[in-house]
Amino acid sequence: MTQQKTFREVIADGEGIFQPSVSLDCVIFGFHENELKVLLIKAKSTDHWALPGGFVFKDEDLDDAATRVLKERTGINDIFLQQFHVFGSAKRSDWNIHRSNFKKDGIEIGPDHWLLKRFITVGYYALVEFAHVITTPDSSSEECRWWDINEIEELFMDHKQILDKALDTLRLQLNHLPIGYNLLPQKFTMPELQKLYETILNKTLDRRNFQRRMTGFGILKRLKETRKGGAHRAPFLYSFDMRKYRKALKQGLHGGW
Amino acid sequence: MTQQKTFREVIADGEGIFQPSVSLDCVIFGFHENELKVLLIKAKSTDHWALPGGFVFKDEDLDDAATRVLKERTGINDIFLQQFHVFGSAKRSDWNIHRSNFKKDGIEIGPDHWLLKRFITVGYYALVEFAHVITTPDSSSEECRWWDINEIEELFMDHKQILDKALDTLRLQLNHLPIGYNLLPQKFTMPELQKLYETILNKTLDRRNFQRRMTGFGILKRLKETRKGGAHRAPFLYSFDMRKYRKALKQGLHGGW
DNA sequence: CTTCGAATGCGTCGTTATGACACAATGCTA
DNA sequence: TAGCATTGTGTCATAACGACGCATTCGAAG
Repeated sequence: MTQQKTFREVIADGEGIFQPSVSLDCVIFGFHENELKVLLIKAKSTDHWALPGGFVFKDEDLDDAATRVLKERTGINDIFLQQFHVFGSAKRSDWNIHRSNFKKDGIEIGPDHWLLKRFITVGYYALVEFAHVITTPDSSSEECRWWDINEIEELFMDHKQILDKALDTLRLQLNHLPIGYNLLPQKFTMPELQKLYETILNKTLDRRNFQRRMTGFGILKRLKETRKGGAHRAPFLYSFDMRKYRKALKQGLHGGW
Repeated sequence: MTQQKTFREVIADGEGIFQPSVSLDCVIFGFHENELKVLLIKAKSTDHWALPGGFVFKDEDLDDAATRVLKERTGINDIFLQQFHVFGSAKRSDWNIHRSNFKKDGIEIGPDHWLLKRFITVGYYALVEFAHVITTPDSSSEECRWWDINEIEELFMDHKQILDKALDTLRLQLNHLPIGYNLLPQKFTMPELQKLYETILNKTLDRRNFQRRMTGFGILKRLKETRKGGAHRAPFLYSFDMRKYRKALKQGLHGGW
């Protein structure tokens, strides 16, 4: 799927190699400069940006397909990736947009083409470390870049709804999972972690209570280093204690904000 | 789908009327005699019981299909019904069992039959009031009855995994949703409500703390009646305050056990 | 009719979690 | 070296929570 030719082959052959009716879309979250970002793609000739998605090979597990799509777009594997909802409205697709897009792209597809059939899509959301990602459009005809969560207004088909649902899920999970690990670099400061939570929850939190709570979970290791360079008191660096972190992942964190 | 003839037609015609690749299975919970129950079905000639499931009509929303299946089996609509997970393993089906089942049933299906293709199934779970349910097998060749959660050991294909996942989800949701409404009759006692929670969570709770918490949510109305007849002090009857109940559904309940 | 057992209604107490806030320490800059 | 912004740490009142005591009320046994 890395070259135009392969892309065309896939378009022609999809019915033979993919599981029919089923697609998946990934909401890939990153965190950069105190902003929550989402990775979006765009076909050259299309007006709207879209979530990176794909189809499932006939002998491929659904989760593996999601992992594959993620790897294709970010170069990363082995990260937090989780299905969160299935979107199965009968009218969620917009065939006309599809066709005209391909036409602009120089590909003609007939009215019975498999891409124009109805698809039920499984939404996955991923948490990735922004700096580790190499954004990779899946063919020369596409762009691929990070968007600030708040910039996004309209997306391809029902992708905005999918994104919103992913955000809701993320916020719910925040109270049960120690989410920082996949979104932050290995070493980070407490204020950085707090900014992450504040950004996701879209509200400000008390600095001291946040610290008390976070350290109370017992999943953080405070390093002896500090982050110098800021014009103020140097904050300690932290990293996750992976043993306790995994334990917490299973049991879930208590309480809520 | 109520007569054998229609059933055979569906088997023959499925590819034309159903969305390919996609199925759904319902985990229908009920509560009776202080036990958590699940509604299961069985083809006459099959060894294993299964979750009631179905397929999605080509122009039917996924959620509507789930509602339809539920209605077919329980006679109830307008109840708590929620998707909780998609099961998309490539090898989750067992073609041989399928074929031999139909053979025993007097229906021959070829090796390329649509029913033998790979399906990705969406798991739904429902909470229904036990007494309101009229168990309805979907064709004369099937049984349909309630099972105690703890009796169930092995099910058709991966249905046991689906059931377990539904139970996990139910337990998680218990802390966020006032779940009693759909599982209990309109009027119920506090001990009954407590038994429901204890059964789902599979642990005993303190009587007095439970009452304090439940009433603290402010979603219960205590009636002036009591339930006489038990050989002890008559407990008050309660019912849900629907206005506050719906409000709580949106906001979620705080804390956890 | 009285007594008894068992379950329910209601309240207390100590511990812990939570939200709000004060003050000292630190690192850069002027 | 003084000043300022930010971080580290602690306090205090309040609310939530778990464990438990005691009186009340129902049916049943005598």
